[in-house]
Amino acid sequence: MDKKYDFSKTEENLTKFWEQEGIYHYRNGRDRKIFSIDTPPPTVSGKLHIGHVFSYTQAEIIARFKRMQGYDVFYPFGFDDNGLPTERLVERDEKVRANTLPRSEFRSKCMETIGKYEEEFKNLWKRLGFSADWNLEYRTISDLSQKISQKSFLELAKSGKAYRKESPVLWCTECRTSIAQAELETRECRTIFHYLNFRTEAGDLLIATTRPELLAGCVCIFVHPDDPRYKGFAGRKAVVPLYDFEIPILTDDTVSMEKGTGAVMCATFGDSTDLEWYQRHKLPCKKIIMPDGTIHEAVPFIGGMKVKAARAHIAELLRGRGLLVKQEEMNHMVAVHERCGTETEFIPSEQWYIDVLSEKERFLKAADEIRWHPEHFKNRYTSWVENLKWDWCISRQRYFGVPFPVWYCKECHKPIFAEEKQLPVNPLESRPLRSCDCGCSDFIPETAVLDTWATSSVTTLINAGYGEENDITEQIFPMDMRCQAHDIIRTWTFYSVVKSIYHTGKTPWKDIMVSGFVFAKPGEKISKSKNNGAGSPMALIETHSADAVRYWAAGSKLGTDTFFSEEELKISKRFLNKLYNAAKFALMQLGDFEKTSTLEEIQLLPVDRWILQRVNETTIRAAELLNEYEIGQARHEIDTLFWRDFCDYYIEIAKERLYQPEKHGAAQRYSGQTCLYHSLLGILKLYAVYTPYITEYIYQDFYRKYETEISLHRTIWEIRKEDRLMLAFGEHLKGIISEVRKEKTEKQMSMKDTIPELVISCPEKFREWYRKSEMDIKACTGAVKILFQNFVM
RNA sequence: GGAAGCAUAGCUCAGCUGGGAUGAGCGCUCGCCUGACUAGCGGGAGGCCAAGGGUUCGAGCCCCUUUGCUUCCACCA
Repeated sequence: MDKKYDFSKTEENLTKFWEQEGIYHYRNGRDRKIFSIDTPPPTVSGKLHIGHVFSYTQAEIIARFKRMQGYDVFYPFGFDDNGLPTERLVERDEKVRANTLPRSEFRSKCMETIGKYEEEFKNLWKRLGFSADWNLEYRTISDLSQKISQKSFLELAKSGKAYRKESPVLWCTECRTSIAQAELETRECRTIFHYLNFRTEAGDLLIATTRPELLAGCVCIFVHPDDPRYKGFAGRKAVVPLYDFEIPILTDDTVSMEKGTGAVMCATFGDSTDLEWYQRHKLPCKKIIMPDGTIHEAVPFIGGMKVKAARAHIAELLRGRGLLVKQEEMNHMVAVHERCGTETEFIPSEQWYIDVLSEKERFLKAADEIRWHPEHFKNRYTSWVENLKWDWCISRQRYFGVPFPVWYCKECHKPIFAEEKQLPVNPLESRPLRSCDCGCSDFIPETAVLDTWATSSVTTLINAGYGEENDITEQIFPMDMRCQAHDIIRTWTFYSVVKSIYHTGKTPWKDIMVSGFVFAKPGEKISKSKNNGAGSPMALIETHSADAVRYWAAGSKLGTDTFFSEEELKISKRFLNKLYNAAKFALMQLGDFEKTSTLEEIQLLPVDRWILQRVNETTIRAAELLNEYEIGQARHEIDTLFWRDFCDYYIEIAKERLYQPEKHGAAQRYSGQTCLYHSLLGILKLYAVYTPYITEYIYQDFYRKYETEISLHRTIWEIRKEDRLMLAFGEHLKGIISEVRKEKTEKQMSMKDTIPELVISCPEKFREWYRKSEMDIKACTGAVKILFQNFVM
């Protein structure tokens, strides 16, 4: 081993070595039990940041752990590279607008861009030492993914779970597409409350509204049935100011008497409450806002203007005509589109939906069937499902996505679905294989594409090759583990459950591992635009090593958010240095080691047996914790074993025996060598899941010539029979040594100074072991003479 | 407005099903260059475990209340 560890060269070489040797290849469950992992295909919407590294690494550690527990780990990686997020990336990077280019040209720009990003993503994962099998790589835009996604849609359409309807839908006027509830974000903004009088037979009715531009779309006024102020108004007509048409005054229980004036105008559509009232009271619909965010041409005063400009203009008009009683500034929360921050509208249009509302109970029950780690994230899921208001709108009026395998008959407008053998199909480029039932054979292709989640929610089916020739659904379904961060519970988790229940009747996975988020500081998520992500992950790796970054990522409790600062990596580097040096010491002592047969503990000296028992104990404990996905706690256990017991105690005790066989005896030295060999190997195996590079380096440098496996990462964590008494002996012995060290420190002595006499109070049960350890203790403490003072505990 | 999480040493956090806070790392401080490691080793100081109440022989841990922080959801009249 070199004096200093050159991580840069080592990590690069080992990445290649693992790839060449196919160390992490999935073996199709031929000879081992399968452990399958459903990993998020990262959305290709920008660069990866430290938050991704944090979350993905935590899951990757589990993959390595399971592999070293003897599982054949099915661990496919992919990219979610279609849909709106990707389109927005391309529009940003290429400085184009999708709607101004021919569809095919935009699509090819997309393909080009995602290729670049995916290469970068993959390099990062590889550089981090991810033990994925890249033969299983997938993309959601690939033909196979499109085929399975379309098949999923066709199956759902067939069973009636996917349906098309004309209805007001959540709409983003910036992206010019329908969106789903899950894509909403709330944002606080400053608005003006406009107070205006509506003329009625019972006198003026004062109403407060934030959206005066919708006056033309006003369909009625609501008051609470019990509101004493408006008893005389309900049931009468009111005249809309400025536009002078009559609307009814109705009552509804959901009207809040405290908000505004307690009387509220209902327009189509100002907000989700308007939509509720519209549906409950079967109100007429007046189309005011167009899909591009302008006011309908036919609306007087403001036709053709953008919403915000129209609002200001109407306010001016009202003021000018003395119709504005007063204005009040206020803060309120508005629903915006998460991708662009634009305030959303409800726009009547025909869209495809997946029925989720009628099966809420089933989706809630599914949550009970999945083991959540940590458990409380189940709450997020259940509260989301319980509060869902609308079915999942899956059609997007966009370009780069999986097309709907649907045409519509030109005559009767009935949808004609593609046949399975046509898939994947683009209805813009192909025709249905048969004519419509009405006899017509002229078709209009569906131009919308599927919500990107409609495809990524079937990653389990894509990986299983659902319905394909080599379908392994039976083999891997439900998958053992889903890992992800908590920000996509309402989307990826929920939609995956929906699809899995509909297609297989089962939950998609047994366990879900939810990791936390990395914040730059409280309340500030790391984002590319804010440039607060502490440098690119790749730069961090190049400066500090992949092992250091991984060690950091494994340090926190599962599911908890954390803050990142580069300072944290110092702790990692300190550890890596320590491990390297400890190994250097051990291998120096093992230069002439002859490994005979298997480990026969009983012939070893007590101290040697103790540290081997400590390694064993820690292996058992760490496995328990990792089985619960507690990577941070497991690492802590291993750290204590390695740093405290192995380095600070064991090596210090055994050192002289190893250096001076003439004093301690050759057999005693051999005992120490045997122990060093096995305890260090045991420790390397434990750390292999966290810091795969440095551990593999040490394995290759030394162990490979003795062991059968060509890589440390192919070895298994071995468990021996526990010897609790020996563990207790070790603790007792540590206590003695600690006392001596304390004494020397207080007297400002050097640790190697001798002491004339050491008196040990030795419990009867440890007597024999202490006797056999006399030389070790003398060596470690510098005691010239040891007296045992026996007493019964 | 609803829900969840967190509140332990100056800082960042561990503390499993209730049983002595020898808690960890950093920082501070005092010593030691111990034939792997000064990016080290050995000591020390520093905590009425957010506040209050309850259950219990016993509470950092369980229950209730309060406060503060964070996150998620709802909230466009």
